[in-house]
Order: sequence, then C-alpha cells, then structure tokens
Amino acid sequence: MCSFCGFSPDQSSCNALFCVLVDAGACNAAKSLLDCPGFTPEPASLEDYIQCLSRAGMVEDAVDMLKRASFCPSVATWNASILGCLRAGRTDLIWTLYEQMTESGVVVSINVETVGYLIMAFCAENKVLKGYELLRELLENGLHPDNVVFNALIRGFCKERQYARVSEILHIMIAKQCNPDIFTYQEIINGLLKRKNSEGFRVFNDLKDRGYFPDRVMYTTVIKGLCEMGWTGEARKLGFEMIKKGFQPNEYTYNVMMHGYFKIGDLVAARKIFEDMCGRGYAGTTVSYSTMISGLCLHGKTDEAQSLFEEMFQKGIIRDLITYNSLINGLCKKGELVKATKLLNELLAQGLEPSVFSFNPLIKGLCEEGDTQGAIRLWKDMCDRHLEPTASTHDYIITGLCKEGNSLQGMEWLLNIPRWKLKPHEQTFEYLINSLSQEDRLDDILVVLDIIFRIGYRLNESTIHSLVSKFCRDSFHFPDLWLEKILERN
DNA sequence: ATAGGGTTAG
Repeated sequence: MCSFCGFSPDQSSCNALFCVLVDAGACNAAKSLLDCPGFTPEPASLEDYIQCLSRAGMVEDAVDMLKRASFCPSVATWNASILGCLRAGRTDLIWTLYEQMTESGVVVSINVETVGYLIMAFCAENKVLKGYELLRELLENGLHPDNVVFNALIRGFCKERQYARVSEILHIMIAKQCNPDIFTYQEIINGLLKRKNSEGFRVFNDLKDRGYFPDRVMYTTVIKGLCEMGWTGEARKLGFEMIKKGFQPNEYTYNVMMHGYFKIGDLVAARKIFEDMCGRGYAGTTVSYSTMISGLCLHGKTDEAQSLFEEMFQKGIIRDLITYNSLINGLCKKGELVKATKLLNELLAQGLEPSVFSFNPLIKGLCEEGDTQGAIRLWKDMCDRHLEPTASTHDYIITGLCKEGNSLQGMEWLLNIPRWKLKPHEQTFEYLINSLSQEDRLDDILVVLDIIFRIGYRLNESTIHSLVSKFCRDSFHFPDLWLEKILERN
C-alpha cells in the first residue's frame, strides 16, 4: 500500500499522478509517491522531476536522483540541476555534477550554457581567473556565453581590483556583440565605487553621455558610492538630477543620503532627510531608524539616539540586531557600560542571535575601564556562542592586561592566539614589549620579539633604544642575530 | 539578478 495515496494503484495511474504533481511543481508530494512499492516512473517524467527539484532549491535531492539514475539524463536536466546548485550557493555539488556529466559522455566544453554556469561557479568561489580561463576556451571554440556570465566575471575582477581584466572583458563583450547592459555597468560602477575608486563615477558619467538611462537603483548606487568617498556635494547634485529625471527618491535613496550626511558630520542635513522621509511615509522602518541611531552615536548624540530607540518601541517598529549593536556601540564609546550591558541582555532576551559587534564594544570598554577580567568573561561567553573574535578583540584584552600590570598574562594571551588567526595590531606588541620591559621580564621579551619578527612587524625607534640599553645594562645575552634583525628592519 | 543600517583607529 502506498503511504501517499492510501491504496495500491497500478503503474500507469501512479505515473499519471506523478506527472501531474511534477507539472504542478509539487516536489514533496511527487517525492513521497516515489516510495510507492513497485512504482518506477518513466525516465522522461523522472527528468522533469529532477528539474522540478532543482528549481525548488531541493538540490541535494536532485543530485541524489542524478547519481542513482539508470538512464542517461539530457543536457537540459544537467543544466537545470547545476543552475539550482548555483542559486543555492552549493558550488561544491556543481563539481560532482560536472564530473558525472563528463563520465556520462556529454561534451561539456561545447555546451555554452553549462560552461557559463561553471564560470559563474568559479566566480562564486572567488576563483575568477579559473572562470576566465573557461571563457577563453569557449571563445576559442567560437562560442560566447550570456551577458549574465560576463557580468559575473566583471564583478569578480572588480572585487580583486583587476581593472585591466575588467576592461578586457568589456572589449570581448563588444567584439562579440554582447552589448554591455545596465547590469554590466552596475557591476563596474558598484565594483569601483565600493572600493573608493573615483573611476566608477567617470564610467557613470560616460555612460550617461552615451545615451544610457540610469534607473533609480543605479542612481542610488552611485549616490552611495559618492557618499562613501566623501563626495557628498556631488551626491546631493545627483539626487536632484534624479528627481528632475522623474525618479522619486525611495527609502533606499534617502537612507544612503542620510548616511552620507552623518559621515561628513552634517547632523542638521541628516535629520532633515529623516523628516522628509517621515513625510513620505518611508521613515518608519528598522533600517532608517538604525541609520539615525548609529549616525547620532557616531557624533556623541547618545541621548537622542536612545530616545529614537524608545520611539521605535512605542511605534511598534522592530528593533533588530543592527539596531541594538548600533546603540550598544554608541553607549560604550561614551563609557556607559552599564546601560550597554543592559541592552546586550535585552537583545539576548528578545531571542536575537548576537554577533561579534554586540560584544566587541563592551569588551573594549571593560578593558579601558580596568576590568579586563570582566572583559575576558564576556570573551568566553562570545566564544561559547561560536562567535569568532576579531583581531581587535585580542588587542583590547592584551593591552588591558598590560595596563593592569599583568603583562605576563598578556603574553600568554598572545601565545594562545592560533597561528592561522588574524594578527594583533602592531601597537599592541609595542605595548606588550614595554610592559614586559618595565617588569624586567627579559626572557619573555625575547619570545615576543620572535613573534614580531615572524609576522614581519617593525619596532618603534624609542622602543628599540630602551630595549637595547636595558639588555646591555642587565648584561643579558642579547642574541646577535636578533640585534641584526632589529637593525635591518628599522 | 539589480539599492539601505552595525567593524578598527586615526
């Protein structure tokens, strides 16, 4: 008997039902029908089923079906599965699929769609160069992929700041008559502006001169980039231009501008935008409030930020992790650690999952206040939640320990940072060396110096002077090799 | 497919 339909249907009814379910995109129902004893769907409907699974994001099931397939799947089915994996971010599965596909006798290299997906998979794994090599192979075979694939490569090369490659791809696109579209330009402008490269703005203006019409998203993107580069004036002009072209700024645009004004410290203008947003009904969102709160905190207006935080509660606007983190950070900067701790507890009580940014400001504050042991307790709490401390977290604690005369513990902390993890700040080492030196821990200094050299840091001149004189005064054997290293590096 | 808020230390 079938657990799905409750009776034992014959093979052909099962098949008909299976087809209907697959057509309707009801993957789960179709899946349970497969458990029907003795039911073997026809290859054609199985292929449809695999494609259906892939589209629905059930990629593991799709890959599993392909693995067990007793028939030879069509290229369309392979492609659908690969695309599904790409969308689900499971590039790992793509490589197994690719292998199987080759084994089953498909000549992948001449299949533009498949190769395109593989290129995008490489890009998603930050192996853009490998994707580029595949592109070259395609071109050698007289083929070229879709714009989407070119755009992915451009995005990848922008990320790697390989701008020569970016322009090379643009030229290939034009040569192959795949005219760069609005998305292509968006990748370039985004890719450049995100990296604070003014070239992005030039490309944008060039694009307008050539008759492309930027849309609202594009305007917002460029305005954001300009704000990040500190070109708030240009950003404002662009805002007006956008309105003149008939695009009303929406909550994204407003938010980006607000952020920009906070960045240059123009609180009046930022508040004005917030009011304008209110007037248009855009301001009542978690994001707009968070922007206000973080911006106000950035300029020490913690009280105003706190009242906005309260206002959110009264208006029933959800306060999310970023809202909490913004205010926690602001309060800590002002030394209001008790309030900040209360907020952290509130965040946890709300069932929100904290992030490193929830803990870091508090750890920093506690260390500065002289309660490094309290900071270490928080650090442990953070690690118990499987949050990875940042390099600066270590900096706060090591410096804090040194300040409290615990330079030995500071050194132990340093030694406990796993090798492969982020390295502490150069200044932290300086601090540690000076503290150890004050406590006459010459052996320990040698240990720390060894780490400094291995990382490739250099020491401050005054630190070197005091170290050398200290070692000489105490007629301590200072290894010649290290003396050489110090001198050679400074 | 496309856009927004939390990161150091100066």
